[in-house]
Amino acid sequence: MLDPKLLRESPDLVRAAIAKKHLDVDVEALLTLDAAWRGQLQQVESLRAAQKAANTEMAKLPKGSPEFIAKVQEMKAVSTQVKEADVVLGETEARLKQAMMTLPNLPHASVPEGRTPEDNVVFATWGDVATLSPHAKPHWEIAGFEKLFDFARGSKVTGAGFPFYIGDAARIVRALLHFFLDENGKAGYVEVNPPIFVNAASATATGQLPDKEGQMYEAVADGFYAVPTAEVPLTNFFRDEILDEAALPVKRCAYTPCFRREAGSYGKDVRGLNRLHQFDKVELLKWVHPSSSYDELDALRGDAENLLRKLGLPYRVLLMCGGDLGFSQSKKYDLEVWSAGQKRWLEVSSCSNFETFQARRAQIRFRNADGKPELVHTLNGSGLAVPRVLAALLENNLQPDGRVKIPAVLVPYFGKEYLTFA
RNA sequence: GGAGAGGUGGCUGAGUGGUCGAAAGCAGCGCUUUGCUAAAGCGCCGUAGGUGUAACAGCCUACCGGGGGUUCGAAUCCCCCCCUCUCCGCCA
Repeated sequence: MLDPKLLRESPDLVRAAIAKKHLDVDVEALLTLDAAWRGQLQQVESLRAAQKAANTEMAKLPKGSPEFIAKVQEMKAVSTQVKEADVVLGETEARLKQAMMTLPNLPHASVPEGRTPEDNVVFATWGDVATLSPHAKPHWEIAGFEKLFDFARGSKVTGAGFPFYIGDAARIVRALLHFFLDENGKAGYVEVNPPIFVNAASATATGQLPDKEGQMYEAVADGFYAVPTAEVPLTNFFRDEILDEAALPVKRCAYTPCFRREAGSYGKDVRGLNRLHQFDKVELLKWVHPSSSYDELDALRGDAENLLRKLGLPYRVLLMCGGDLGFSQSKKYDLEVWSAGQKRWLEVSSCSNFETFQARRAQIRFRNADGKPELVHTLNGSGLAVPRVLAALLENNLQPDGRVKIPAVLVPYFGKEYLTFA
């Protein structure tokens, strides 16, 4: 959510942001609605002031006196008026709030212009794609794949997109998670093991609600949502709190399974490990001082990149253009790993600065030098998502004999040098 | 899941249907006293929205777990929900 004052005082900034993100929002209607709301608010408040004044007066009068009774009669009318005006105000306020929610976050000046994914800027690349295994094939075509990654039984037991990982597959998942958490810990992120169900208030603060409820699995009886990412419980940890300025930046990471309904996905995107309804991911999160949030974003991206480098997986960094930026982000980098078998880039991390957009919804603040509460900037990024990293690992490191060579850094976690499908 | 007791400012903790945004204490900040520290005295000290200002100030309104209701008027009375604690039940 944007600062209402920003809309009021600099509507042109908001218009420019909407244009850069190639969205369509009626700013004029919003300004009109805002003006109406303020008018109604003042009306209600002046009626309330009258009530309060009368109240003070009546407290001094003898209870049953004629003056008292007269005053009660008089204030009955005001009471009715307040209630009526308050209903109108409440309706306007609800409409205004809903309309405000349609305003996207302002993109940062460094975000490139552009409309589609083709307009994203390749910011950096690492590793040599050409020298990878000539034996590479899509991971789902590797002999024995279906024994270790049992999609059929996953479908029987739960449904499509909920595979079983068996033997070496389960071990490599665990090794990757363990490796990610250890490395992130070394980089200064405190490990957290959060709830994997959240309530509606939390899902609203991070932007899953309203409108995106269809993307989450819901435990209806309890009003809980299965987390689509650890970002949700992690960010909400400090919801409605005021942090110490000296404590910033706060850096945390968490592993959770992530649950996504992914309605509407199809084709090659969903083959094998490319897109699942349940997958494992380690998320990085930072709460930072507004003055340093872009430096912190670069550092966060660097932390995620470092994981891919240590695994020896070639990747590129995309700087997302205005049109491909998320609604709530000011700036975003995607990390895409090269998948030698599919011959395509797979997104394994998305590192974003939300500035105050999430913090305003979640009311996460710090006390500044003047002693006044001020919104923090929140950043997050994957560090990393397991299935696609694993897909690239299986494909890029496939040996002529059908085994997969495990990167040296993972061997201590995995326990042996090759993953076998036999 | 059942029974009971609670939820008030950063913390502890008073609070009668009206003069309560809320006593008191602690913590914090400022000043005074003091050789320093400690101590004492005095003052300040919640958040949000609106209005206002060059910016402060000021003014108005809301907020006593959340949401409804009763009333001229609700922290206080009624209803629903959430959370915490104790006991019982169940259980990794």
